[in-house]
Amino acid sequence: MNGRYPIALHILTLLNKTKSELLSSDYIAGSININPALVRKEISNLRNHGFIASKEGKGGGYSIAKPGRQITLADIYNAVKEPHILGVAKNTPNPDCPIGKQINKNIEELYIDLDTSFIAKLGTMTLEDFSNKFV
Amino acid sequence: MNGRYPIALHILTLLNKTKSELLSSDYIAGSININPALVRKEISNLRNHGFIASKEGKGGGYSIAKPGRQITLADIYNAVKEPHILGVAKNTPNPDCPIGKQINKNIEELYIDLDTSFIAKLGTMTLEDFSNKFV
DNA sequence: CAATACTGTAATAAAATTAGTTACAATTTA
DNA sequence: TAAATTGTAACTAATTTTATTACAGTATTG
Repeated sequence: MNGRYPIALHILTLLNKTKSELLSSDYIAGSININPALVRKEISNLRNHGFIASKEGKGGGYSIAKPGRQITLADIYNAVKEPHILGVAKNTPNPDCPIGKQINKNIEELYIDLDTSFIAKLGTMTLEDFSNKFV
Repeated sequence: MNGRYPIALHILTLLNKTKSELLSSDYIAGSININPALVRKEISNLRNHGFIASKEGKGGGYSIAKPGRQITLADIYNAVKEPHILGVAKNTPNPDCPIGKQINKNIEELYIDLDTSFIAKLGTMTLEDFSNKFV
C-alpha cells in the first residue's frame, strides 16, 4: 500500500479540527510537508466521496463536509484503497498446473473475506474518534 | 503491499500438496510463472521461518517442513509482511503544527490496533484449510 | 572422480509505481 | 482589474519491485 491513507487521514483530521475557517491547500501541504498539488489531488478524490467541501477563488479553501462522527475510518479506507489487501502478484500462473490453475480464484476469495473483516473493524472507528486523540 | 504474500502462498500450497517428493525452484517457478531465482529468494525467507525444508545438490529441492495445519495464514503474513498495514507516507509532518506534531504517533497506534485484529483473523485459517480449497 | 543438477546468494538491470513539480485555465473576492 | 485560490493535466524524478545473470557450493550418479 502506498502513502495515500495516512495523507488522507492527516487532511481530514486537520479539517475536522478546523470548523470555523477554510484551509488552503498551501496550509495543509505545510502541515503534512508535501506538495500543494498533491494535496489538491487527494482532496479531489475525498471531495468526490463527500467528505470535503471546497470553495474556489480568492479566500477559498477546504472544509469538512459532514460531522466527523459520520465518517468512519472504513469510509476513508474505501475512498483510497488499493484493489487487494495483501498485495497482488503480477505473474500469470501456469494454467497447466493444477495449483496454478486455481490459485487466483482462491486468493480472490480469501481477500474478499479478509477485506470484509478489516472493514468491519475500521467501521467501528470514526474520524471524530481519531481526531480526539489529539490534545 | 507488493506481491510477496500471494507468491509465498502459492509456493507453500504447492509444497503442502506435494508430500512425497521434492520440488525444484524451476518447477515451482514454472507453476507461478516467475523467475526461479525469485522463488529461491522467497523460499530462503520462508525457510528461515521454519515452513520449508531444502536439500542442496543434484536431486535436491524443497518440501514443507511441518504439517499445513500447524501453519496459519497469520504466520505467513508475519513472514512476509510490510511494516505498515495501511501504507506509510514518506513525508515528515510539520512539527510546528499541532496536528502534524502528533499525527505519526496516532497513526502508529491505529496501525498496531488494526494489525492485531487482522492477524487474529488470519490466525483462524491454516495453510491446510487453504490447500483444501483446491480440487 | 568427473559430470550433472541442484541450491544459495549477490550483483545488476529493467520495469512499474509512486511522489513531486510545473504550469495554467477557471473562479471568486475586493 | 489584480490577486489569491482551486482544479487538473502533463511531465519528471525517485523509489520500489521484479527480473535476469552469474557463479560458488553441494549432493548424486555413473
